Amino acid sequence: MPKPATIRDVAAAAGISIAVVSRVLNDGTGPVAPATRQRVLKVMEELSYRPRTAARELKSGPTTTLGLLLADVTNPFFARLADSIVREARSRGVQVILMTTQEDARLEQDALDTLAARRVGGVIATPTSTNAASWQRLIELDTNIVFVDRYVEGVVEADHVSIDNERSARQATEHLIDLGHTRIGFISGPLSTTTGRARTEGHLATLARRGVAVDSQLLCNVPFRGDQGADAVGSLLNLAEPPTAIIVANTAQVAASVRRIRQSSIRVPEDLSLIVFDDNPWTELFTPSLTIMRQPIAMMASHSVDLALARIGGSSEPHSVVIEAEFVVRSSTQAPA
Amino acid sequence: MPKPATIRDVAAAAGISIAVVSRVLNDGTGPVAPATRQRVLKVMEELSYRPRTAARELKSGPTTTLGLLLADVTNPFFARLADSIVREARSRGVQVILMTTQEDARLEQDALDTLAARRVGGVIATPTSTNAASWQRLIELDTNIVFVDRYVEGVVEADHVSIDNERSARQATEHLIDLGHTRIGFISGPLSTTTGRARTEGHLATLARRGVAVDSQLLCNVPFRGDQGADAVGSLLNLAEPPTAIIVANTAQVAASVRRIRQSSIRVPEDLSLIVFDDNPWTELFTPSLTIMRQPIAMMASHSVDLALARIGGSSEPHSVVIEAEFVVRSSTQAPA
DNA sequence: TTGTACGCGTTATCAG
DNA sequence: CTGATAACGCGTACAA
Repeated sequence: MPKPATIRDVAAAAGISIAVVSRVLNDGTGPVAPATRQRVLKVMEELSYRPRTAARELKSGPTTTLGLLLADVTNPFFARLADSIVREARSRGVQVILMTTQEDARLEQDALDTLAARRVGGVIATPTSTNAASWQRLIELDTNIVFVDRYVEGVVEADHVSIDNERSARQATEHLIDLGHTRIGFISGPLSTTTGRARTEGHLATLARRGVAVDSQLLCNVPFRGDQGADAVGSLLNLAEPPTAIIVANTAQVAASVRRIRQSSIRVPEDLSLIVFDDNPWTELFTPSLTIMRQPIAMMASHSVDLALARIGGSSEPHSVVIEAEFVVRSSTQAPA
Repeated sequence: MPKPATIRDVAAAAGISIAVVSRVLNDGTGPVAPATRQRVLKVMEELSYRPRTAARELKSGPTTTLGLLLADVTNPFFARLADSIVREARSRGVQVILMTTQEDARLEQDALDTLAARRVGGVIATPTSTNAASWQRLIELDTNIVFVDRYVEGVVEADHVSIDNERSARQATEHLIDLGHTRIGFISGPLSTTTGRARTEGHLATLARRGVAVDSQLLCNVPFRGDQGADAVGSLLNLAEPPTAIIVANTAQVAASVRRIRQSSIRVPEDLSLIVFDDNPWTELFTPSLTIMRQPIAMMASHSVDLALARIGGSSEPHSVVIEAEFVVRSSTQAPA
């Protein structure tokens, strides 16, 4: 139970000044006699000395630590994003503090305060849409922000990385129209989110361009959390004139939606074609294997980390990176009966 | 670009001393005139002042921050564990720093150093088995350790939370023997891990007790990372006398294993019964729905956080919490043909 | 190489 | 009681 050693303990034990110890710690800072260096290293080992990050940060201001603020690690898309980002950051010697918001604006608030208090160098986030003011404050604290997937309008100085949401929805819709579908159910996230809106717009624009009538009953905006994807599917299937195809453009609701379809007697793809925005092992294992829109996660991660680190110190213009999603046609789509 | 305000800035702007500001910050520390308090709060707001965590920690030693060191967020089991732990911790006002090891001892080393440098109050981890010394050093730094799922033998002062691995394997094996199976393929993690070993032992013990011959060809120990679960399944199916049932007791390899089975012409459960250690939405969506061994994640999370926080400050005896897993019989198991 | 001021919030000690 | 002063914790960096 000897309390942890400090730099002064090390200096004393090695019979030299703390300045030298400090130099051994961050070598390159100044000259140290090889013999001395060895001795210091040995002493540090014996005392199992670890410099405290708190003390370092206190001196050196904004850290190279990154905050990662995700809506939900349970969603495999975010989980894989987290994995990639952590890996990417670590390979550059940067630590990541991960926090989750559960899509809750209050929790996001708290997290932002924490991040601000820690003076992290940057924050990579999938934001809810209601805390613009908090984001601004973070920016004023010299933190640079990278929004991934979604973004908050009005936070102008933030970077942004995402797939081309509008285009991806367009592509999915076109695929179905090409097959001959005209009644297409569309399940997206809330219109208050940029992704929900962009995807819905892409879908509607395509319908219009291809001369397919829009039936607002076929458009479902459901929250990310919860199981409302199932309810949406239920309503679609119970319509007097049900859709012959469904696009689930809300990644978080894919599992619930698919489960609901499976519980019904509807056959995929004979009675119903299905496209989901989700890149997950199980979409391939499902019977039939699902046609999906895949987000290139590793690429998004690497760009995000790039941006978050690039602007630490030298603040430049905000960047926006748009990546193409990959449309993978498998067995869940075919021409309507 | 005015650099972030400090406590002294606030004091100056409010026309008082920093001591008072500090008291307003952590109220209860000392008396402050209500009028003064209001003024201070207002000034803090205007300057968008945030006390720096680094400075606070420097003074107060070991933090209430928890480190969470997981093997792989991409594995849904760990992802959900992370989610639960973060939620649980947050509800007690504790922050969580998440790091991942990718099952790599070197990365784990680094992470442990980082955590040591940050003087986190506790670490919850699913360890690899090779860094006993590093764990010891962390403990000497007054960090308390909670191993979840797996643990490291030889690190005596650490707490431990897990399901009863031996029993869960026994239960799965017994279910199959009861159905009439005698050739059972068993895919587990490396024998160097406590979970891999305990589950294998449970399996073997049950075979012995029920008088079923052991065929070492039916026992596969595969790593957690990678896709070797598929290879293992391949070998099992290609045996001269293939198994009539398979237990995948390696959560990380479930998806790969199932995919491999699906690619073959083998029918489940007619030709092959299947039990997987995995609690995941898709196991229910699969055709047929899979019989699973479910780990009660929320409970494990809550116990872990409890233990990690309980011993902060007052170090007591190490605890070991064993939770019963839940065996869910669905449609992927039946009597052999 | 060494001595030492510095960064910033906390808290014990003191004065009003 | 309210508010002020100063020392402290620990690593960094510059002047000596």
